[in-house]
Amino acid sequence: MSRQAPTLEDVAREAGVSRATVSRVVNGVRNVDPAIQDLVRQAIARTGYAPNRAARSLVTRRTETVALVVSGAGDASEETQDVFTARVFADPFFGRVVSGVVGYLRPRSMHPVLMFAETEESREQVVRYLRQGSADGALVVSTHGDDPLPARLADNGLPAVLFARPARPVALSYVDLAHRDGGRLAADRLLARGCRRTATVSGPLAVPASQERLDGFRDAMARHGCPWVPSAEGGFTLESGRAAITRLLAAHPDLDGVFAGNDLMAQGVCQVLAEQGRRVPQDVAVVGFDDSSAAVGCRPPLTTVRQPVEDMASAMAGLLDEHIRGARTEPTSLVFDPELVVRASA
Amino acid sequence: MSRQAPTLEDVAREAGVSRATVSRVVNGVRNVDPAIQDLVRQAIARTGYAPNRAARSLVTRRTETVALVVSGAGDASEETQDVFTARVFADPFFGRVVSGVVGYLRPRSMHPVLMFAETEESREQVVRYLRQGSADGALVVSTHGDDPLPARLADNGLPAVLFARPARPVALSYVDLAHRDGGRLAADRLLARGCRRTATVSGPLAVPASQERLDGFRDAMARHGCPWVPSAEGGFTLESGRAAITRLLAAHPDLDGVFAGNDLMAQGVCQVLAEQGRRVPQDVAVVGFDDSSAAVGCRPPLTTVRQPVEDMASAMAGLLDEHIRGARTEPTSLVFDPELVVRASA
DNA sequence: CTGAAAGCGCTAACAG
DNA sequence: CTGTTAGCGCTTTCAG
Repeated sequence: MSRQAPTLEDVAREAGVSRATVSRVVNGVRNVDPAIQDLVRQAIARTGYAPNRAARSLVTRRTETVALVVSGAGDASEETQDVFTARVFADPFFGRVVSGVVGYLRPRSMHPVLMFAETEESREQVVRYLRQGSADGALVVSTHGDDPLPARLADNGLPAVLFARPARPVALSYVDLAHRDGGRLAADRLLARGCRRTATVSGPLAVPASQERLDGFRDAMARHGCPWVPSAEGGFTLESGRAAITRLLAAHPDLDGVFAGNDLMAQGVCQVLAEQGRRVPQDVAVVGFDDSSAAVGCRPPLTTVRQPVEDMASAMAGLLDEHIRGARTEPTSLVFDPELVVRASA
Repeated sequence: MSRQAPTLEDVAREAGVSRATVSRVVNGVRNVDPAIQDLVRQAIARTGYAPNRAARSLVTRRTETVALVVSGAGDASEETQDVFTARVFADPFFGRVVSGVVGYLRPRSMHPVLMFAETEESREQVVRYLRQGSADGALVVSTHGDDPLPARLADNGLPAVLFARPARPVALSYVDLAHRDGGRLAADRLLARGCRRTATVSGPLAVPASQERLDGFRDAMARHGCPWVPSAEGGFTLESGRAAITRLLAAHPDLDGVFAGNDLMAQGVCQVLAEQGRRVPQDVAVVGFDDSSAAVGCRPPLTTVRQPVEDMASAMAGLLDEHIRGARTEPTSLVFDPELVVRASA
């Protein structure tokens, strides 16, 4: 199909200058005579030159690539990779992370390599990938609280930034949300509506964020005279939301308000409520969390606690970039504020 | 933080052999004395050696990386990249593609770089990326029929495989579904239920797949005495499904069956139907397309035409791999068969 | 079966 | 401001 790709050498010959000069104009280094710059640019256009990334990386020690890894805590046996991947993308949350990350990376001509790490084997693969210099650093989104990957990355001195604070401290930067405040926002809304017999469908309690949302909710309720809030643990999936509310309803038939740990579970809650003939929000008010596309797709549309995921993801990429460039050396945390978005469900 | 990373040289010295020998054992080339192999392996372990990817790529001219590009036909102005990205991931369909692709790639230690190409600028970026040798080839999933990217890739002689046949012929391999058969499957189901006043909510007609699904459906209906099937065009989103069925219902209040171009739109259809007091499937039966997670999340769960997306995506990656390795030179098409999955909606 | 040597294409001192 | 010169770390003939 194609002749050998042209190299710097070819362009240099074509323009009648040295390789170094061509390299300078390609990399936008000043100190090059405008006339010669033009000459070189023409030669580049004529030859259709494209700089070889591997050669450049070899000397710059940069790939302009970062690993975007979705990481679980699972053993190989727990579930197959297919199931894991499917679950990850079933939650609109992850799409927003990608969107934010790409929003930061792309204008800088950087690119994300998608990796999944839910088994020991795949965690090794991620570490190896980075140690080989295939990517300059890692952005990691954990689905479990006790994900061993962050520590592994830190131990290897690999640049990495986490989405959400890890369950046990690690010397890595992270972005996170003030989850407790989010729980409070949900409680305030339900209280304002007059709900007093509320319950929550929490996310996995092993995930710090789930626990904090729950704590924030309970604190606020307690402060208003509701000392005890029954709760059922879910797994952030629609199905688990359905199961949790079903249990809750059986034990507490007089519920008048539900706070779900994410929108997907809130959607499941709304479904079951409707199936059992309860009107939302008249009979039972429902508040979700995230403000993902599920919140809008749900009937009724969900009142929910918005997590500025795109901004957080973008900031995460920015932090990593700074670590890579050496512009930042100490681990840092960036905590964002949640916001109540009122729709129809509460 | 870290001492300079060890190189082949270091390992060689440590093991008392030459670089070439170390390279051989690292790459699993035989013709190396087992005893020496052991020696080298120990040296590798001791030094913590990890081969430098850039250096290797420079000589092998392979990166073991492929671009996974989601491509639209938009102009820069049409919509922002954020919106595009969000829309892409809002459809569970894309998650399945990723799952299938990763399923093929990972066991082979290959990795996908995620790219979005909905503007001219970003299309250029994709081509440049590949021409620089940053990735060995591209897997492209187009959201529009008249996506200019495939032709651009073919013109540059870059290895690429498409998900779905492009609107206008291009000399690239692709995987696809027998969409017409899928439409027929949906019609057969509706007919078997006794529906005679059916309508369809199609995908964008600029996408060949949408048109074919519609054609297949209409053909089958016509063959059973229903010559005319009203149709409203949607955009594969839940919202567009809602809008389309609303129009349809206004014009044809006596509908008894709906075929939607994908599950997300079918979900919108079910919502509106419920809101208007029509029971699914008793009053109106609904058949979706894809068998994505939306089909299960929908109330009632959707009867739908299953597209084996993971298998297709995996096959797509396989084709690309063959093209890259030179094991396949001619463009090839792989067409998969759809399958009816019966749930509650029809 | 192993070692020596020649690059892969590029950047970055260092001279001029 | 431009050219010369070393490599970056690895694979791969080609000898031995």
